[in-house]
Amino acid sequence: MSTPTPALAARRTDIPAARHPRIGSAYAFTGTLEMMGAPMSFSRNEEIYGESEAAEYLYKVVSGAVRMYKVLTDGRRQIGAFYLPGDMFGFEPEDAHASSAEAIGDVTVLVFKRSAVLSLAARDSDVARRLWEMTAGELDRSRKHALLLILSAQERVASFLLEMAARSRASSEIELPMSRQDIGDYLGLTIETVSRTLSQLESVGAIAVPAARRITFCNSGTLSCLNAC
Amino acid sequence: MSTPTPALAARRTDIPAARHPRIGSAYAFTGTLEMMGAPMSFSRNEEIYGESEAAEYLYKVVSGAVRMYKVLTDGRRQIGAFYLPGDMFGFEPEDAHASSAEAIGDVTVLVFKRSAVLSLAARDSDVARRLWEMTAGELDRSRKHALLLILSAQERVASFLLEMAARSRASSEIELPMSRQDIGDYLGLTIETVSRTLSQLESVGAIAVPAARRITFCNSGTLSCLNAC
DNA sequence: CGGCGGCTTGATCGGTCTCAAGTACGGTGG
DNA sequence: CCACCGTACTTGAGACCGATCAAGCCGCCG
Repeated sequence: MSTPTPALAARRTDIPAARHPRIGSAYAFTGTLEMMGAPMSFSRNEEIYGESEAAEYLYKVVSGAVRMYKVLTDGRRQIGAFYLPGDMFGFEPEDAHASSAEAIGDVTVLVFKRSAVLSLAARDSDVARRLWEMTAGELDRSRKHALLLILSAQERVASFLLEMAARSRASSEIELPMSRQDIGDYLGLTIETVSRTLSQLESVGAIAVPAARRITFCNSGTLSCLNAC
Repeated sequence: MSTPTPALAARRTDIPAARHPRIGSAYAFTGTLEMMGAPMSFSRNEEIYGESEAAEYLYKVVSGAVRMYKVLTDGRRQIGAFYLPGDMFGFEPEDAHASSAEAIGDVTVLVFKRSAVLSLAARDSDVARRLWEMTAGELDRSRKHALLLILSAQERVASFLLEMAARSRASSEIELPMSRQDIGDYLGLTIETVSRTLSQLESVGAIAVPAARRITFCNSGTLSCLNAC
């Protein structure tokens, strides 16, 4: 926990501790954190942090989307999660990141010093509880993700679309921030299979794809039927 | 959080709160918890808790092994984790379990009242921290599990064996508590593929299988080479 | 207009599943 | 101690799904 990530070192804005002299336990976690957060921007495909780097910061997405991933020794990549506006990420049990994170497009995040959050949590049980709940929420999402990976290609893509729709609170149409390659690496499929499956769902009348990254839900029940979870 | 699970209701031993009148923050988490834990036994294939049941307890395995799983609408089962002696399980972000847990063989666990642990955590930041660390550890394992699921059958089985070896601290030979079906449902493979892959690893000289549930590591480097993580 | 990156579509290959027998093992009863 | 039985495991043959290899298409930006 001594050296900041290259990306952060290059663009870290100053986070004066003096600006937050004493944080009472009366503050809710999010409120408190947002006081401490420093805005930071990353451009398309820029690394936010890298695997095995010191985990000095926690992040909250303001705008754009982030992919969290690991690369295997043979070059295969698995995306473990996408983070959208409002999501927090960077939680790690250890002091070092177990994965890497990159900006999918241009991204703005709020950055929080991990040590400050941890020491705050040691004093404020509400903060500690929120920290725990967020980690538990990540655990829940990770387990749902693992469930996806044993399904058929059609089921994986359908579940993915439903998940994205649920997270973007736009019920009838979604705008995907990520490429087919990203989707494939998240679902454990090749881009060809992702593309073919989308075409197939379109031909069945479940969705429409007016633009490559824009999906319209025609018959919302159809997709749900494909969701075996 | 009002009705206990059937299994628990049937066999719950009394957990007198009076035995733990006041728990000072000087105690370490495990020590404190073990004071509160009531031993309980389950027999082979018996349910410990069920999906969507109230999460009233946390558990620590004393002896035997536990499978945590979900069943999809079409009957497929995914095992999310195995818990071995020393492991704790039953953490849930929500008040209801998102999965089911069963005894693989005969099992003894220690049971902790979730509400007691939570209120203790609200007072004792050490306990809160341990709770968070354990959840983060589960998150880590869940992500490793998701990584497994994008590998080839051979890689999955090899990684599984290495994981089990690491957890049982017996380096050269392991005794598997679970069936081939359990292994298959954990790895996202059929029992036939698991069996075939083990035979294949044996014929290559990486392992020996003196009994179906006993695996000997002949050339420990061979398996590690297959581990692409 | 040309070029490039991202996406789609097609043809073939291979790995895993499925279906179907066989075999080994552990437990039980004689 | 042995014979029997049921469960778990292994092994084989064929089908199927998704990967791979290879073009072609679309949209965007210079």
